[in-house]
Amino acid sequence: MKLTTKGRYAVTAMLDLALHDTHGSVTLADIAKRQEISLAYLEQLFAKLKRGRLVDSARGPGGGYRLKKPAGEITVAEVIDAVDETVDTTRCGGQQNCQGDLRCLTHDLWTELNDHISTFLNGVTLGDLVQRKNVKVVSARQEVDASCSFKLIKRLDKDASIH
Amino acid sequence: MKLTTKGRYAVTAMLDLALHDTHGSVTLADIAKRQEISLAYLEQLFAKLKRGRLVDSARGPGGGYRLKKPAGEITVAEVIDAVDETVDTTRCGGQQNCQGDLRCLTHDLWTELNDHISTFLNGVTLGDLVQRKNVKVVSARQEVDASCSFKLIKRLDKDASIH
DNA sequence: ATAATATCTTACTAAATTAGTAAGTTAAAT
DNA sequence: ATTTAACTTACTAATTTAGTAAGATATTAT
Repeated sequence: MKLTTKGRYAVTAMLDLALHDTHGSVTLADIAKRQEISLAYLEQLFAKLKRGRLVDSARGPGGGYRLKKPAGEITVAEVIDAVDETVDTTRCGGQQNCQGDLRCLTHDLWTELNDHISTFLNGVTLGDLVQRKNVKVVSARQEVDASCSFKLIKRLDKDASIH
Repeated sequence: MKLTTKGRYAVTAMLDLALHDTHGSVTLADIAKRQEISLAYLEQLFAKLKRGRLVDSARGPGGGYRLKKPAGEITVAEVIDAVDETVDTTRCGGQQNCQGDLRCLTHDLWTELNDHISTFLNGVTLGDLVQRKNVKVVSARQEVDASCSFKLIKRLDKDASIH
């Protein structure tokens, strides 16, 4: 199994999109700033998300990305899948050729684990996440950070305490 | 998260041990043959399993490894943990510093996923696995493969069908 | 004693993957 | 015409993986 930054960034960026596309298209530059993810890296991820038919895009000024479906109809599993992260814990990818051309001793155990993980990730939509209190709290903090340059404030704070 | 060959091999080897240590110590050479895992690699894994107090060892002829506890008291989670595979899907390792020094937008989602995976892996013991029919079937096949050199038989079979 | 067995330990390595960077091209709006 | 922002491809440093290699140490059998 692998669930790395790629998949986590994809879900985080899509959730940011779900939180903000109510007012129109959202640019990757904005998502990059709020979520502190490299813009160039996001571009690569959104190329895959578009291929996976999870987002629509518009070029030029005023352009950006929007969700292709309602947030309540996009599952976390779909997003991870779209960026090629297989949340598969078997060695053989379910092919049953983990020992030579046959099943290894623990094949079924990993298959069961896969089922559990899939059930969970398929059961959570971006719409669900948007409703959560802790998501709202973090999102509100990010708005402030991104618009007022919280880091600058922190630096000024620090300077003030020195002088 | 990472669950790779290291963790899978560890669980597979421990299950092999659970299946065979009823007759005394089991050598890594035997496990290596049955499970088709590199002996030198197994030695490294068992060094960690011993440090994790999951196995006992005896050197010299007639020596080998045995489970330190009854199979029913060793969970799959413990085994994976012993070989340093953290089945953790957060970026911060639960530290809540995934965005600067604060939580990222999806922190709680990954924490929940962790809980699901942990619950599953903590709920399955080597004793449970030994009882399973599919494990018994694969184990029986491996006995034949290892003792009679099934590959040789297959090759003879193939030759026979050619001539 | 000595030979064989099997654990134990450390150091090294080829290949793959990750998490990007870099440098541009294309399309749309002002 | 200029700016904006998506799109595309190629490259890369660092890390991790899945081992290999080479020996040291302890135990048993002859």
